[in-house]
Amino acid sequence: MSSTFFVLQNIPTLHLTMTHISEQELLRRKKKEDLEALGINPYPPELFTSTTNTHLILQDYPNSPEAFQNVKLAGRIMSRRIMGAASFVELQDAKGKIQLYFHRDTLCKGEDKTLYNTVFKKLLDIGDLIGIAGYVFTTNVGEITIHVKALTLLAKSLHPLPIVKEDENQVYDAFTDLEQRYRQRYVDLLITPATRKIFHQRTQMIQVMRNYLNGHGYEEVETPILQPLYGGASARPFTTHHNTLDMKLYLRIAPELYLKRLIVGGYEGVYEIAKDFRNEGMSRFHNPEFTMLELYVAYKDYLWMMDFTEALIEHIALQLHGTTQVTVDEQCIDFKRPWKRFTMYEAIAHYTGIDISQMGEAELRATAKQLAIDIEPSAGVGKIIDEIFGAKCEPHLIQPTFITDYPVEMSPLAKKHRNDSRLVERFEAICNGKEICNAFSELNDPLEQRKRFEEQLALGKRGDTEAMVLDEDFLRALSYGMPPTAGVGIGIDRLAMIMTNAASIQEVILFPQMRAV
RNA sequence: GAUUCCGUAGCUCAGCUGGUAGAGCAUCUCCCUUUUAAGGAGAGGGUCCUAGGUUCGAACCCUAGCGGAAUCACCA
Repeated sequence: MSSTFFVLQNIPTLHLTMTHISEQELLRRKKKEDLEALGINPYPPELFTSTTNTHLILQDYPNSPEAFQNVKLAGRIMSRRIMGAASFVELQDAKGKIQLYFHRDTLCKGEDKTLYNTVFKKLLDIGDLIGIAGYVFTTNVGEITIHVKALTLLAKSLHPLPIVKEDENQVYDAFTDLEQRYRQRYVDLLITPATRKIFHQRTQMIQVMRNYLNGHGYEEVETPILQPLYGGASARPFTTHHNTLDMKLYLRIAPELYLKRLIVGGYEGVYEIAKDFRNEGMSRFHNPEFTMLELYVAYKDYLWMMDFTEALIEHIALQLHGTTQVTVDEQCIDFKRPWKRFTMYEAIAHYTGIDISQMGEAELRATAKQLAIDIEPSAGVGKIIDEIFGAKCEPHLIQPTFITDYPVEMSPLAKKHRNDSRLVERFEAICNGKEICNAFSELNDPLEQRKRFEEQLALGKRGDTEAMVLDEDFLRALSYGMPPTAGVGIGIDRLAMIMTNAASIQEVILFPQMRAV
């Protein structure tokens, strides 16, 4: 006994405890047994083939009723109204809901009314999955309904489902507890149409993106998530361990360095829709794992990439919404090209009235103080400029705007600006006050890259936990020669938030990270 | 990590100044042949997040913890 406990304690489980079983659950278990006693398998193995779906019926029945005289459909019971020998049920499938009409003598042709009186009325519940066959008609009050002639139980539900009701104007008893919605997303998806819509739109957004990139001849690849060295971003990684190799591994923080290796290897356009992992704070804009599109195109520069990104995102908005205008937090955001473009210096001058372009570190520090921005003593020129921008400019940038030409210290993987060696050829797109993408003319000088890595190592030695590490193999790849290349990273979750008007990143991630309970 | 707010039935929520735990929907029973968020009538259902404390008495006040949300910090 005690050894059993010992073993169990070492197995990570979300719920080891035998949770309290409610009266309603006990009743459903009893109903399941009663069904079995009647010879009905509550979890039958056979397939069930539908001939149509709820959406097609509602859409096409009015024009061609003859096509719907013999339909088969599977779905979940979402509500029941039983009135003696006649009953109405709402059936939900992946495409929507439709009303079913059951009548005792239609369902049970002979003398034996067990299927209706016992199975349907007593032993089925809201939440059960059923298959039906019947014909479509319109009720006296004008609702398109299926008159059910045959009924099969496909799976018994043992846990009561929250009941959400709605009319044209209102939703009643909506399932609103955010914790429950995220932890039990399966319930949320079943009963909250807005949730289904968000995730369908997210899927659609990624499909549109992929089609657009494929249409340009760019190739989708997969690069390692488990990496012996992490790189491509400034962030703290997750670590793990491989038993056979007895080796420390990192979960990637970005696919960047591997995708550039592929450019060296001869790919001229390559992208990955990558899950990245960063061991940092969580908030309504940050989940520990998130999705990033990274795209690299050979023989291009950041100015070309700006045009491409603008066109891609405009295209996404058009495909999702039929217009370039998207409503976010009551505001209308218009992705129609061309977007505004500011250099970082111009943006700061515009929003603070101060021209910092010629300032040295001491003067920048004084300016930050004057603007009431806290700057850490360890911060260098680049960091101070970034802080000023973040505090004074970013929140004002609601309409999509490109910010270009960042300080070199902030961008160890970007090529120096063709006209100003203090800057790099980099842009970010800011939308609704948040960064949605980040792009450079990629640094392809292997010796310069080594120097930048060494500067990062020095930062790391000084205690910067997000400083990059030196990747010798990446430098070796660069030294074979990488064509001039433009690269961009687009935060898929952030973009999905904007495209679906979601208030938090948790709303656009099916299973956001939560604390263990 | 800091601050503020929240945690009551399957779901949505009331619960006043500390005095027997409440409603609607869902569930159950009975009635009922086309209903429209909910057909009618009746009934059952609670670890008031957890553990302490104060008090004659705690869902309510205090302390600690757990979980969540918002704002801030870090970051994308």
